[in-house]
Amino acid sequence: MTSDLDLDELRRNCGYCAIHDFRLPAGLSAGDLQTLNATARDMLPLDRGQTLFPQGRQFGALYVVRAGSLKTFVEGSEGDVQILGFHLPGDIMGIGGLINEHYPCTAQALERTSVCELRYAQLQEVIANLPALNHQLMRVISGALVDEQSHLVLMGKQQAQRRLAVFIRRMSDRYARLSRDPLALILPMSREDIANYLGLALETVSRLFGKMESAGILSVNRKSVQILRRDLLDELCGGDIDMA
Amino acid sequence: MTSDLDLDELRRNCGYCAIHDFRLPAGLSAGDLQTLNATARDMLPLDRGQTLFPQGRQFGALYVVRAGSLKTFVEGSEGDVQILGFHLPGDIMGIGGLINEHYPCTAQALERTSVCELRYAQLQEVIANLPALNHQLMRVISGALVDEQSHLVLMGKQQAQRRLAVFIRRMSDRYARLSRDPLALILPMSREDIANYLGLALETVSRLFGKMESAGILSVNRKSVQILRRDLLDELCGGDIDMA
DNA sequence: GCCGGGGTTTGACCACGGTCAAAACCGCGC
DNA sequence: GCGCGGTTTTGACCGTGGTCAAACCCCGGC
Repeated sequence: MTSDLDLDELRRNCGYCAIHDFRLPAGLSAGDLQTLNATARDMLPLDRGQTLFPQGRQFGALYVVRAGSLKTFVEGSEGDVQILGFHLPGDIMGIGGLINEHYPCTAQALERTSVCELRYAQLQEVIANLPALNHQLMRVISGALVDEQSHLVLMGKQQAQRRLAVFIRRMSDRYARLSRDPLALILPMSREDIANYLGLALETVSRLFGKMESAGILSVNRKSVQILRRDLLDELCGGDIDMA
Repeated sequence: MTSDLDLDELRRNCGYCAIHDFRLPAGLSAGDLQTLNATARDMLPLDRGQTLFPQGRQFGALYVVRAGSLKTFVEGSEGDVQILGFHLPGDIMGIGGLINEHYPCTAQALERTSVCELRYAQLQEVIANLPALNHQLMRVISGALVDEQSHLVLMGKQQAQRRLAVFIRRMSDRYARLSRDPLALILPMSREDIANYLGLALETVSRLFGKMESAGILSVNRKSVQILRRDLLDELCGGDIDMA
């Protein structure tokens, strides 16, 4: 478990980000990392329900999740909500704010969560002198774009069951990358959140969880989801177009 | 019509891109533009149906649409297709390829189309010395991300009619930005493409076009769509969450 | 002009998943 | 331990939009 290492060190060290967050395969030197460290700022932890930044606020920084999780969503004028994504440790947030100087969505903590702030003005200066970091940042943003696209594929014409199956599989894969047990998920979001994210009704999600449980694929208990038959889960996902 | 201006000049000049493609509000100097020009390469025009780059090909360049239009789509293992977007003059393509060195989707011309190629290796060098361009590129990518997200909102829980209405309105807005008549659209893609893009059946799209025509909102004739009552169209779009 | 074929329109039917409603479950505070 | 509130589950019904099928239309080639 990475979180069992020197925690204090990790908290202040962008090396952790360099590996996990930016998915960087050793592109930066130790010196580069130190420079990057100087621009990163830890923030007070957020409690469940607190917003990191609200839709419409003036853009100022990117954020990297340290621990916990968040959701991002947009709110329409009629109070309707669409969840865009869930963000686990290592994910970068706020990129959408670059285009027109305002965050296009709200980011809200799903549990007690701590993030690291990268003020964009400072980041720009650092980047100007670190082409490697610049390229990495581009790659991360590109990755976010591709993630959105594969979600879009899911929302296109896929059946409800496949949507949920793919969702669970992706969560499992993300857990694996965080060196958590990929077969024992603790989903930090509610059924309603999952349903909204997948473009389904929450009743449908609930029913499908039940169905997959009685099929012996999962063992579901509120937020805890055990994957019992990964093979059957993969089968449900079918020829899932996964570009990530 | 922009295409009636000095064509030869436009073809070789990134100033055009700087304004339209990168949506750049005067961030680059004349000298910067000249440097950028050096990295840009025109390509032989593509005929309808030809692919600019296929899903899975080694990443090497970004592309900017000069004239014509393309669609990007992903293909699943079972032959199923999901269209991700339509690309008009000024749009940048291929960003998704950055993350893992392969294009995650296919780009195919919808009509006779010419694009401009920006080899990424060269672009990186240029960018390293032009922070302004670097920032612009980031903004463009961020914009692409936000565009994806608003499409995602549409695919979430919006009714079929609203999806089509929003689609038409967005096309109209893009036409306006290209200084084309925003009320007389010539849609380069088929009904099937529109349906797939919106997550609907092509019959549904056809029916909805008919419905909006008899409601006096549109005048539809194959690929030609006239917007007769923009106000009613906006009404159908409702409290559309548009972040672009 | 006539024929052929792809794209489009129209119609009838049906299923997936949404909606409404009620019950059950669980955690939490008292 | 008990009772309350929010979340989740389960059930019955229904509507939007998908599916299948046929007709139609427009454009191109011969």
